[in-house]
Amino acid sequence: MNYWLLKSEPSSFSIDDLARARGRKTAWDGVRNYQARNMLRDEMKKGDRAFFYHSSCEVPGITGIVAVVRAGYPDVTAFDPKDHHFDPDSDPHAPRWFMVDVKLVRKFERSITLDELKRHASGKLKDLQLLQRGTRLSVMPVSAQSWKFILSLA
DNA sequence: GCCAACGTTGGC
DNA sequence: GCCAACGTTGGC
Repeated sequence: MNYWLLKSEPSSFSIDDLARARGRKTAWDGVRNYQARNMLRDEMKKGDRAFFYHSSCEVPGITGIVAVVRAGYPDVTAFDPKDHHFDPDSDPHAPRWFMVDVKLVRKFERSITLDELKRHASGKLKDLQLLQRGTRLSVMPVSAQSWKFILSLA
């Protein structure tokens, strides 16, 4: 089993939105970055776990855990001209963008803030991409060690 | 293939 | 709202 971190802006989709969703599940759509796409398409497997991270908000941080319940499949929002993430160059016969389905496993009592994570940037969380310079990916792998340590902060 | 211009991300 | 860092686009 592999571990991941998924970013979402709570103003567009928060962990509470996920908690309210039918079956506490959602399709993780709208990712339009090739590196992230590759992970969604090729590497994320059913049963993998991911931290749910709130970005671009008052207090950025990890707010809970989700499970991958369906591995990568074509992101249909790319084919919908009315969708915000529409991509006219994505061919339905050779889809360019992919998504996975995730299900809420646990919402933390309090969010583990970016501030708090940063305090371990040169220690236990040395390998956490989130803390590395210039990392803007909305999907990133998390090592088993970092996963375990972050859980101990929750 | 280079690179300038532009767009996006995301913390602050 | 600012800006650093990065990705993408398109002319050449």
